[in-house]
Amino acid sequence: MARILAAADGLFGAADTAGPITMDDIATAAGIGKGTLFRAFDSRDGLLDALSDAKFAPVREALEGGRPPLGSEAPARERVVAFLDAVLTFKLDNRHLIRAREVSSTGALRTERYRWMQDALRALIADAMPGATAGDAGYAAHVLLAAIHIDLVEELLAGGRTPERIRRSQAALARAVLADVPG
Amino acid sequence: MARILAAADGLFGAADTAGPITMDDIATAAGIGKGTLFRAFDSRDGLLDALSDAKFAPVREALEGGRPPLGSEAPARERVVAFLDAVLTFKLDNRHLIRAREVSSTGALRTERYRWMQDALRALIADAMPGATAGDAGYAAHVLLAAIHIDLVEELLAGGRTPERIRRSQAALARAVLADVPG
DNA sequence: AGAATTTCGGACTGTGAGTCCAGAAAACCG
DNA sequence: CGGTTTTCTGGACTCACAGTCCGAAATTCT
Repeated sequence: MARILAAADGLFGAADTAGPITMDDIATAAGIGKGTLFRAFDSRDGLLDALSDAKFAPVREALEGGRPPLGSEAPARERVVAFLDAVLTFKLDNRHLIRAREVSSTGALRTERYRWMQDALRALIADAMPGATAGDAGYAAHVLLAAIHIDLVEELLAGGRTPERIRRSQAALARAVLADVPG
Repeated sequence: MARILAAADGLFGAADTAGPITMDDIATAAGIGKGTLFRAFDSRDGLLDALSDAKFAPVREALEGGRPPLGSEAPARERVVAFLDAVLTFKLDNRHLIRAREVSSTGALRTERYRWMQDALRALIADAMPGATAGDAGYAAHVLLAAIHIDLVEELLAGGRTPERIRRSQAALARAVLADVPG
């Protein structure tokens, strides 16, 4: 099963010129049949989720493990910025995979991972801004995540912006939104 | 051809419980064959674009026609807010259609309409914030549009927020971002 | 070894976008 | 008007891809 994920990872990693990656492609690359593939992961979404969850794990752990700048010792406001930067970097590093998943059937915002990110971010924001209501913090979390939606990231890249510049803009945006929320 | 659009509009308008709307559905509803449908609009995307452009026309005209609050006589900052509110309202009123289009193949940000909106908004923001660089204004435009992405709007609705509340939150966000851009 | 059970993989099905072409309708000509 | 050419129509067909099924192969049990 790790072999399947590795094969899929290889395909998505090298996905530049290639068209969309099908389940048959992955089965072939992993040297197994389609039936086996679908038994291991119930659906295409299931496979993509498993793969990207594996690659996302470091971010989760950094937040939960508690080492600064993501960990709980850093100032709350900077934790928000650091978290968003970590997620954005993850997306920049895995965009073919992320895009494949977000294009897919069930809306990306109903994903387990989106819920987790939104909730984590909401909590961080609430922490940073004691004056904000729960609804405000939740909304701010949604909006800041929307600002790093894969479609937008790819559009910015296509427009010639460097990843570093995107990260800087995004950090500035986060600080601006945070500055306002408590009002 | 107007008849086809009307039929499609009816389907999307009543699309609540129904599953996805296929091209065959639309052909049947319009009382024509599939070939004719594809000759009139080259592709599914073409049809959806034509339909939603028709419904979006009032917004375009309000901006270009120049009546306040969208028109050029209002203060620039409020024009930004009014424009975003108009687009958001349009999306709220046509979400099944918009969703069908954004789920579709080619990324929604490469759409003619997205380009138009982003450009119009960039210009309005540049107008409102003489201190901002072109890049900053463009980025702010992207971000404010991302905040009214259909997926997010539907998620907020599903979370129990009323359309009015979403519009208020969004207006507040726009003002917050505008307050910051010139820095 | 031989029976029972689990797992494998590729042939098969279902669905929906997009194509094709035989015939209907229309336009043109004498 | 009758015939001929051109244009238009619509439904049968193709194609790609996710997901299912079942006979064969492997594994475990006795």
